[in-house]
Amino acid sequence: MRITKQRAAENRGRVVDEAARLFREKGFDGVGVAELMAAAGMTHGGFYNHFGSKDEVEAAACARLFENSVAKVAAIAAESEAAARQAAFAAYRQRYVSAATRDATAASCPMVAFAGDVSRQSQGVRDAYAEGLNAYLDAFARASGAERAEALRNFSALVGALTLARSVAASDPALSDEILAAARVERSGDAI
Amino acid sequence: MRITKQRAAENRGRVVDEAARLFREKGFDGVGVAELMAAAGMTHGGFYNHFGSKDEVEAAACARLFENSVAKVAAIAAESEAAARQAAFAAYRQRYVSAATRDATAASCPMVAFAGDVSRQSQGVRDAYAEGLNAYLDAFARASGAERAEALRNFSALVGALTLARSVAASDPALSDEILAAARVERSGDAI
DNA sequence: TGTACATCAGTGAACGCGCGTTCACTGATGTAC
DNA sequence: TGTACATCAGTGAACGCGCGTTCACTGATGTAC
Repeated sequence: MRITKQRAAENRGRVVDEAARLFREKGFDGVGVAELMAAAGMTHGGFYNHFGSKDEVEAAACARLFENSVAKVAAIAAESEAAARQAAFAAYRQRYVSAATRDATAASCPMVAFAGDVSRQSQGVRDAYAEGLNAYLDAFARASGAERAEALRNFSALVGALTLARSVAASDPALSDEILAAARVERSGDAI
Repeated sequence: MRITKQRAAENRGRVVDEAARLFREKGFDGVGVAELMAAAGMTHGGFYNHFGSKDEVEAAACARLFENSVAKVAAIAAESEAAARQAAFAAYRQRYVSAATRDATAASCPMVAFAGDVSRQSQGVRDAYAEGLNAYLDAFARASGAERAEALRNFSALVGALTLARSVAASDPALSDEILAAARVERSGDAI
């Protein structure tokens, strides 16, 4: 049962969307092709009409997520009034290391969700990640208004805190909260 | 062919050692029971004489690695002379975010190596990780000489920098180096 | 515009493979006498 | 101390399962006339 080209394109888009959601939640190896296709409302056989391999959808999902994250931070950087930009960046930073962000693994940013796994994935995924991170860090530095090295330090601190907080969230919620609370404090060296 | 109890205990220890090395390098799901036993010089069938499941050896490897990491930092904290302790801690910190540490994945610390995967593993692994991280952070705070919140911020920054640097090491070595270099700078707020 | 046919997105069974785990077996060790 | 037997660490074949991938098939769409 052939379908319209437009419908087929929509189906492909839905697979990438679901992949982006599921990979963040369960990791690349934690989601199979069949589960991916079922989440998009199809059966697994048609997967290879859209992608050459599972690696390809991983890279596509990674790229799409970075686009979203970059757009969000770029919007802050594009704010013309310095005071408004600083406030928006501070709010972004606070939200990044909040309990809500920690617990929403299916909606989290690719920088943290994939950082640990990406070096063991195919080159296509690694390249998509590196390109995305590069674009994100550029936008983050502009949004923060700080020197690049300071921005890298600042972002690394956020990533480390969120990663550690997630790693112990189930077994030691108090420690997890403590790590996030410490990361929310803005240090004297911060320029935001 | 039964062997002596001492030899059997040695064999078990060797499996945990190899597990600790291989899991750090390839991740929990990247190393099979057969590969583990082969690395320890045995065949896979005997694995269940020592462990009830693969989860058990994961937890054991995680616990052992944390013991090592905690001991290393505790030794710095135990230094009686303040100047010597500060110098030792600064050196530890610099080494932590060095290119050599980034590239030595098989010898890296459990805090970073397992942080991304641990929340998807069994409860035994998660508990071993949380307990280990708790002990490590206590020792790290004492070694740093800073307030606990400041120590958590400091350590989160190191973890984030090393995690990000590893994630792009293959595809974008320049960005990877830049992230580490930024993390090596000691900020005005640091108390070490 | 209508007709005839080729295309191809989606289906579902099947494939090969590697994994964690089980099991019958071996034979040196540990133990009871 | 010596002998007989039970124990059990290690072996390697086998199991069941889920995975990524392939393939013959379906039938509505797209296209050529």
